[in-house]
Amino acid sequence: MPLDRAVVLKAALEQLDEVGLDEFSTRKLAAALGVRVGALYWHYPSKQALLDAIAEHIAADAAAAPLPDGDWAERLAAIARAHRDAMLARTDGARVIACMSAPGPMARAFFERLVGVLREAGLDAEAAASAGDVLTSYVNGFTVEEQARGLRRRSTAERDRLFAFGVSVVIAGLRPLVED
Amino acid sequence: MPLDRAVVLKAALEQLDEVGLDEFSTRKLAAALGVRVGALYWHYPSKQALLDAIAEHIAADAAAAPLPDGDWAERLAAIARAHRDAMLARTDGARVIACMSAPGPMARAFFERLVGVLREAGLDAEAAASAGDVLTSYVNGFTVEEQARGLRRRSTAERDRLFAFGVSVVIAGLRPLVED
DNA sequence: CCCTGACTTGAGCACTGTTCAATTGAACAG
DNA sequence: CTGTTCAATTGAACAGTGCTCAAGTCAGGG
Repeated sequence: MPLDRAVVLKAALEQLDEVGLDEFSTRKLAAALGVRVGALYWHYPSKQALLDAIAEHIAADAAAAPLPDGDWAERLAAIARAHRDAMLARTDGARVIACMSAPGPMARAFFERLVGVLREAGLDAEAAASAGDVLTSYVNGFTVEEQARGLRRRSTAERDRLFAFGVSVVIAGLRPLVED
Repeated sequence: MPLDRAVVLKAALEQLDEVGLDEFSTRKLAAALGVRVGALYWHYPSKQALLDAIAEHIAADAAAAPLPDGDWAERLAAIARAHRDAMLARTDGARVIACMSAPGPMARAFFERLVGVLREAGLDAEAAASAGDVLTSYVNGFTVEEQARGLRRRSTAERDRLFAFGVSVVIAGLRPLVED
């Protein structure tokens, strides 16, 4: 039974969860698959391509979370939560997202959904893109920090509260644009 | 003339600027200093310690920028700009900050100054710390993205405008907390 | 039966961070 | 001038890393 991109990706996700980004290596991944390194390079051209595929997988998780009913602010908050949760679900997930070489289709779909909510709220295309960028930048910055260093300093509940606070601040800052 | 921590750090900053974080290696750094690798490990216990020292240097730059006169919002915006500028001033500076193992004295001093502005604006200690975290998370998230991928997508002027917009959104979101 | 082409191996290249016994060289004590 | 001390450096090695590619394997179609 030969390898294919999907089983390599699945094993890569498992290896990332187990050892973290710093210890993630193509050789360990090959060993976990019972195969030599060279075989991986038939399916993915580089380690970075593999990490990009992982980033896409995380983006897909973030984009797959259901959009709740409610006004634009509630929807935005739900998207921000899904974004953070998807990154926190994998070891060093936020850093993988931050270090990906280019956003793939899933990452763009995620962002499009976010922009869609803002456009429905009444923003024009440019304003919605800018506003979406503010929220995603905040979520990425918060979660990279949280995952890299925040594991010990505070409890999960405290981090959740701090994140919810930050999201509410960004949304409050966007409110005047929506209610023009 | 033997090495010391300061000259190693200076050479490390130059090497980072030249080759970027991915190509930054202790051996190249040693070669640039006309020395063997082992000598570096007398002054710094690890490559990560060296990168942490670089992060501290960047934090010091950010903390050294003058605080303008003006209300709390203007001061916060100035701090955010100084934060971004200090990271943009070195190749991959934002990623170095994002990947540092723990904030050092300069990073804490920078954050303390930010918190100080918020406290003077009337927030209590906890609210000021939370608000400061929102702003720094946004700046980090924005700048990591900008430096990793945004160099070609938009002009510098457009990125500056987008950043200024994001800062104004975060500050607008904090305004209700200040004017309680 | 042989050929084609997707897939895998094995070996190897040019690196990486890190360690450490042995060596240098300058400052200081007698 | 010795002798000692000790911070600083070297040289060599260890145990990895990402990546490449000629050679081999093997299932399916002509």
